[in-house]
Amino acid sequence: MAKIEIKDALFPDCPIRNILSRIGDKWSLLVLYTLSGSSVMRFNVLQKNIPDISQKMLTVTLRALEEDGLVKRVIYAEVPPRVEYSLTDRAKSLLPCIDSLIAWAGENMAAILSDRMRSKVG
Amino acid sequence: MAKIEIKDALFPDCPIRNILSRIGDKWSLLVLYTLSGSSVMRFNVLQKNIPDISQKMLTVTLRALEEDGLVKRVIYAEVPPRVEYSLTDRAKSLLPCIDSLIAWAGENMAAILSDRMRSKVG
DNA sequence: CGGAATCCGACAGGATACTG
DNA sequence: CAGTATCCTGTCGGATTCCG
Repeated sequence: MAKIEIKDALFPDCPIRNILSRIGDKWSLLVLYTLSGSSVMRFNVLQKNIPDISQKMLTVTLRALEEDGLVKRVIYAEVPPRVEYSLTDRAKSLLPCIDSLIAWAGENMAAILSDRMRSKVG
Repeated sequence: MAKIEIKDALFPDCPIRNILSRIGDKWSLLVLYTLSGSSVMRFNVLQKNIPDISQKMLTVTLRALEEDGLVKRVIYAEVPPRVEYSLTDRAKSLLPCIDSLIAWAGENMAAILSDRMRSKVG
Protein backbone atom coordinates (compact mmCIF):
# COMPACT_ATOMS: atom_id res chain seq x y z
CA MET A 1 0.00 0.00 0.00
CA ALA A 2 2.15 2.82 -1.28
CA LYS A 3 0.55 5.92 0.12
CA ILE A 4 3.53 7.96 -0.94
CA GLU A 5 2.69 7.87 -4.60
CA ILE A 6 0.62 10.82 -5.69
CA LYS A 7 -0.61 8.84 -8.62
CA ASP A 8 -0.32 5.19 -9.44
CA ALA A 9 2.71 4.75 -11.63
CA LEU A 10 1.24 2.50 -14.29
CA PHE A 11 -2.36 3.58 -14.15
CA PRO A 12 -2.47 7.22 -13.06
CA ASP A 13 -6.13 7.48 -13.96
CA CYS A 14 -7.42 4.30 -12.40
CA PRO A 15 -9.77 5.36 -9.60
CA ILE A 16 -9.44 2.12 -7.67
CA ARG A 17 -5.69 2.32 -7.52
CA ASN A 18 -5.72 5.95 -6.54
CA ILE A 19 -8.36 5.62 -3.90
CA LEU A 20 -6.70 2.54 -2.44
CA SER A 21 -3.37 4.27 -2.29
CA ARG A 22 -5.00 6.84 0.01
CA ILE A 23 -7.51 5.14 2.24
CA GLY A 24 -6.41 1.54 1.76
CA ASP A 25 -3.90 1.61 4.55
CA LYS A 26 -4.31 0.33 8.05
CA TRP A 27 -5.77 3.39 9.74
CA SER A 28 -7.23 5.99 7.37
CA LEU A 29 -10.76 4.65 7.14
CA LEU A 30 -10.83 4.03 10.86
CA VAL A 31 -9.75 7.60 11.59
CA LEU A 32 -12.29 9.04 9.15
CA TYR A 33 -15.03 6.95 10.67
CA THR A 34 -14.04 7.88 14.20
CA LEU A 35 -14.00 11.55 13.27
CA SER A 36 -17.48 11.21 11.84
CA GLY A 37 -18.71 10.52 15.34
CA SER A 38 -18.52 14.16 16.40
CA SER A 39 -18.10 17.49 14.71
CA VAL A 40 -14.69 18.19 16.16
CA MET A 41 -12.19 15.99 17.95
CA ARG A 42 -8.91 16.56 19.76
CA PHE A 43 -5.83 14.48 19.19
CA ASN A 44 -5.92 12.56 22.43
CA VAL A 45 -9.65 11.91 22.17
CA LEU A 46 -9.08 10.46 18.75
CA GLN A 47 -6.35 8.31 20.19
CA LYS A 48 -8.57 7.09 23.00
CA ASN A 49 -11.20 6.07 20.50
CA ILE A 50 -8.66 4.00 18.59
CA PRO A 51 -6.80 2.42 21.51
CA ASP A 52 -4.34 0.39 19.50
CA ILE A 53 -3.08 3.12 17.20
CA SER A 54 0.34 4.48 18.02
CA GLN A 55 0.64 8.22 18.24
CA LYS A 56 3.08 8.13 15.38
CA MET A 57 0.62 6.43 13.08
CA LEU A 58 -2.18 8.71 14.21
CA THR A 59 -0.06 11.71 13.34
CA VAL A 60 1.06 10.29 10.02
CA THR A 61 -2.47 9.27 9.07
CA LEU A 62 -3.94 12.65 10.01
CA ARG A 63 -1.27 14.48 8.03
CA ALA A 64 -1.95 12.39 4.96
CA LEU A 65 -5.70 12.91 5.26
CA GLU A 66 -5.09 16.60 5.68
CA GLU A 67 -2.97 16.70 2.55
CA ASP A 68 -5.80 15.07 0.67
CA GLY A 69 -8.23 17.66 1.93
CA LEU A 70 -10.21 15.13 3.93
CA VAL A 71 -9.38 16.41 7.39
CA LYS A 72 -9.17 19.95 8.72
CA ARG A 73 -6.66 20.72 11.44
CA VAL A 74 -7.04 23.76 13.68
CA ILE A 75 -4.34 24.70 16.15
CA TYR A 76 -5.11 26.91 19.14
CA ALA A 77 -2.22 28.91 20.54
CA GLU A 78 -2.79 27.95 24.12
CA VAL A 79 -0.88 26.34 26.93
CA PRO A 80 -1.26 23.44 26.98
CA PRO A 81 -1.72 23.32 23.23
CA ARG A 82 -5.01 22.25 21.72
CA VAL A 83 -5.48 20.87 18.24
CA GLU A 84 -8.88 20.05 16.84
CA TYR A 85 -9.58 17.80 13.93
CA SER A 86 -12.69 17.63 11.84
CA LEU A 87 -13.90 16.21 8.56
CA THR A 88 -14.02 18.41 5.50
CA ASP A 89 -17.03 18.46 3.21
CA ARG A 90 -15.12 16.26 0.83
CA ALA A 91 -14.66 13.65 3.54
CA LYS A 92 -18.33 13.91 4.45
CA SER A 93 -19.22 13.08 0.88
CA LEU A 94 -17.16 9.93 1.30
CA LEU A 95 -18.96 8.85 4.45
CA PRO A 96 -21.88 7.17 2.67
CA CYS A 97 -19.40 4.92 0.87
CA ILE A 98 -17.77 3.99 4.15
CA ASP A 99 -21.13 3.44 5.79
CA SER A 100 -22.28 1.13 3.03
CA LEU A 101 -19.06 -0.84 3.40
CA ILE A 102 -19.65 -1.13 7.12
CA ALA A 103 -23.26 -2.12 6.57
CA TRP A 104 -22.19 -4.78 4.14
CA ALA A 105 -19.63 -6.07 6.60
CA GLY A 106 -22.20 -6.15 9.34
CA GLU A 107 -24.48 -8.30 7.23
CA ASN A 108 -21.86 -10.64 5.84
CA MET A 109 -19.03 -10.96 8.32
CA ALA A 110 -20.58 -13.78 10.31
CA ALA A 111 -21.14 -15.83 7.17
CA ILE A 112 -17.63 -15.09 5.97
CA LEU A 113 -16.17 -16.29 9.22
CA SER A 114 -18.10 -19.54 9.09
CA ASP A 115 -16.99 -20.02 5.47
CA ARG A 116 -13.43 -19.58 6.64
CA MET A 117 -13.88 -22.23 9.27
CA ARG A 118 -15.20 -24.70 6.74
CA SER A 119 -12.40 -23.99 4.29
CA LYS A 120 -9.88 -24.59 7.04
CA VAL A 121 -11.42 -27.96 7.84
CA GLY A 122 -12.30 -29.19 4.37
CA MET B 1 -2.87 -4.97 6.74
CA ALA B 2 -2.97 -8.30 8.48
CA LYS B 3 -5.02 -10.43 6.16
CA ILE B 4 -4.04 -13.52 8.08
CA GLU B 5 -6.10 -12.72 11.12
CA ILE B 6 -9.51 -14.27 11.05
CA LYS B 7 -10.76 -11.62 13.39
CA ASP B 8 -9.18 -8.46 14.60
CA ALA B 9 -7.45 -9.23 17.85
CA LEU B 10 -8.65 -6.30 19.89
CA PHE B 11 -11.95 -5.62 18.20
CA PRO B 12 -13.26 -8.90 16.83
CA ASP B 13 -16.64 -7.35 16.17
CA CYS B 14 -15.58 -4.11 14.57
CA PRO B 15 -16.84 -4.23 10.98
CA ILE B 16 -14.32 -1.72 9.68
CA ARG B 17 -11.37 -3.63 11.01
CA ASN B 18 -12.66 -6.92 9.73
CA ILE B 19 -13.56 -5.66 6.31
CA LEU B 20 -10.28 -3.83 5.95
CA SER B 21 -8.33 -6.90 6.95
CA ARG B 22 -9.89 -8.64 3.97
CA ILE B 23 -10.22 -6.22 1.09
CA GLY B 24 -7.90 -3.47 2.31
CA ASP B 25 -4.82 -5.00 0.81
CA LYS B 26 -3.13 -4.11 -2.42
CA TRP B 27 -5.01 -6.31 -4.84
CA SER B 28 -8.33 -7.67 -3.53
CA LEU B 29 -10.58 -4.84 -4.63
CA LEU B 30 -8.87 -4.69 -7.98
CA VAL B 31 -9.36 -8.40 -8.54
CA LEU B 32 -13.01 -8.24 -7.50
CA TYR B 33 -13.60 -5.31 -9.78
CA THR B 34 -11.84 -6.99 -12.69
CA LEU B 35 -13.86 -10.14 -12.18
CA SER B 36 -17.03 -8.11 -12.25
CA GLY B 37 -16.27 -7.33 -15.87
CA SER B 38 -17.36 -10.73 -17.09
CA SER B 39 -19.23 -13.70 -15.70
CA VAL B 40 -16.26 -16.05 -15.70
CA MET B 41 -12.56 -15.45 -16.11
CA ARG B 42 -9.51 -17.67 -16.47
CA PHE B 43 -6.36 -17.18 -14.49
CA ASN B 44 -4.23 -15.80 -17.29
CA VAL B 45 -6.98 -13.50 -18.53
CA LEU B 46 -7.25 -12.08 -15.05
CA GLN B 47 -3.52 -11.59 -15.03
CA LYS B 48 -3.59 -9.82 -18.39
CA ASN B 49 -6.21 -7.44 -17.09
CA ILE B 50 -4.02 -6.52 -14.13
CA PRO B 51 -0.66 -6.29 -15.88
CA ASP B 52 1.41 -5.39 -12.85
CA ILE B 53 0.23 -8.12 -10.52
CA SER B 54 2.64 -10.99 -10.01
CA GLN B 55 1.26 -14.46 -10.44
CA LYS B 56 2.06 -15.17 -6.84
CA MET B 57 -0.03 -12.28 -5.59
CA LEU B 58 -2.84 -13.14 -7.97
CA THR B 59 -2.88 -16.66 -6.58
CA VAL B 60 -2.67 -15.53 -2.97
CA THR B 61 -5.38 -12.93 -3.46
CA LEU B 62 -7.71 -15.35 -5.22
CA ARG B 63 -7.23 -17.97 -2.49
CA ALA B 64 -8.05 -15.45 0.21
CA LEU B 65 -11.13 -14.25 -1.64
CA GLU B 66 -12.18 -17.84 -2.13
CA GLU B 67 -11.81 -18.53 1.59
CA ASP B 68 -14.06 -15.59 2.27
CA GLY B 69 -16.65 -16.92 -0.11
CA LEU B 70 -16.25 -14.00 -2.48
CA VAL B 71 -14.80 -15.89 -5.42
CA LYS B 72 -15.73 -19.26 -6.87
CA ARG B 73 -13.01 -21.41 -8.38
CA VAL B 74 -13.80 -24.16 -10.86
CA ILE B 75 -11.11 -26.52 -12.08
CA TYR B 76 -11.54 -28.45 -15.30
CA ALA B 77 -9.63 -31.71 -15.57
CA GLU B 78 -8.19 -31.03 -18.99
CA VAL B 79 -4.81 -30.84 -20.59
CA PRO B 80 -3.74 -28.13 -20.50
CA PRO B 81 -5.57 -27.37 -17.27
CA ARG B 82 -8.24 -24.70 -17.16
CA VAL B 83 -9.39 -22.86 -14.08
CA GLU B 84 -12.25 -20.41 -14.12
CA TYR B 85 -12.95 -17.76 -11.54
CA SER B 86 -16.19 -15.96 -10.91
CA LEU B 87 -17.81 -13.78 -8.30
CA THR B 88 -20.15 -15.33 -5.78
CA ASP B 89 -23.49 -13.74 -4.94
CA ARG B 90 -21.90 -12.41 -1.79
CA ALA B 91 -19.27 -10.62 -3.80
CA LYS B 92 -21.91 -9.26 -6.15
CA SER B 93 -23.67 -7.74 -3.18
CA LEU B 94 -20.43 -5.94 -2.40
CA LEU B 95 -20.07 -4.51 -5.89
CA PRO B 96 -22.32 -1.48 -5.28
CA CYS B 97 -20.05 -0.45 -2.41
CA ILE B 98 -17.02 -0.72 -4.64
CA ASP B 99 -18.77 1.15 -7.42
CA SER B 100 -19.71 3.99 -5.12
CA LEU B 101 -16.11 4.21 -3.97
CA ILE B 102 -14.96 4.35 -7.57
CA ALA B 103 -17.55 6.95 -8.39
CA TRP B 104 -16.45 9.06 -5.45
CA ALA B 105 -12.85 8.75 -6.55
CA GLY B 106 -13.76 9.74 -10.07
CA GLU B 107 -15.41 12.91 -8.82
CA ASN B 108 -12.82 13.89 -6.24
CA MET B 109 -9.43 12.63 -7.33
CA ALA B 110 -8.57 15.64 -9.46
CA ALA B 111 -9.34 18.01 -6.60
CA ILE B 112 -7.38 15.87 -4.18
CA LEU B 113 -4.37 15.95 -6.43
CA SER B 114 -4.46 19.72 -6.71
CA ASP B 115 -4.83 20.00 -2.93
CA ARG B 116 -1.73 17.87 -2.60
CA MET B 117 0.16 20.19 -4.88
CA ARG B 118 -0.79 23.23 -2.84
CA SER B 119 0.11 21.56 0.44
CA LYS B 120 3.51 20.69 -0.99
CA VAL B 121 4.15 24.29 -1.93
CA GLY B 122 2.56 26.14 0.96
C1' DC C 1 -1.77 -23.54 -18.15
C1' DG C 2 -2.02 -22.67 -13.44
C1' DG C 3 -0.04 -22.96 -10.05
C1' DA C 4 3.59 -24.01 -5.46
C1' DA C 5 7.94 -23.10 -3.10
C1' DT C 6 11.71 -20.33 -1.95
C1' DC C 7 14.47 -16.38 -1.38
C1' DC C 8 14.82 -11.67 -0.45
C1' DG C 9 14.37 -6.44 -0.31
C1' DA C 10 11.54 -2.56 0.87
C1' DC C 11 8.78 -0.24 3.72
C1' DA C 12 4.73 0.17 6.80
C1' DG C 13 4.31 0.62 11.22
C1' DG C 14 5.51 -0.32 16.45
C1' DA C 15 8.37 1.08 20.69
C1' DT C 16 10.78 4.34 22.89
C1' DA C 17 12.70 8.78 24.09
C1' DC C 18 12.59 13.66 23.74
C1' DT C 19 10.36 18.61 23.06
C1' DG C 20 7.69 23.37 22.69
C1' DC D 1 -0.98 18.16 25.11
C1' DA D 2 0.46 17.15 20.78
C1' DG D 3 3.49 16.17 18.65
C1' DT D 4 8.87 14.98 16.45
C1' DA D 5 12.92 11.95 15.89
C1' DT D 6 15.18 7.42 15.81
C1' DC D 7 15.56 2.93 15.78
C1' DC D 8 13.98 -1.56 14.71
C1' DT D 9 11.09 -5.42 13.14
C1' DG D 10 7.42 -7.95 10.74
C1' DT D 11 5.32 -8.59 6.63
C1' DC D 12 3.95 -7.65 2.02
C1' DG D 13 4.91 -8.58 -2.14
C1' DG D 14 8.37 -9.05 -6.29
C1' DA D 15 11.61 -12.28 -8.82
C1' DT D 16 12.83 -16.64 -9.79
C1' DT D 17 12.54 -21.52 -10.13
C1' DC D 18 10.18 -25.86 -10.38
C1' DC D 19 5.91 -28.98 -10.92
C1' DG D 20 1.30 -31.84 -12.58
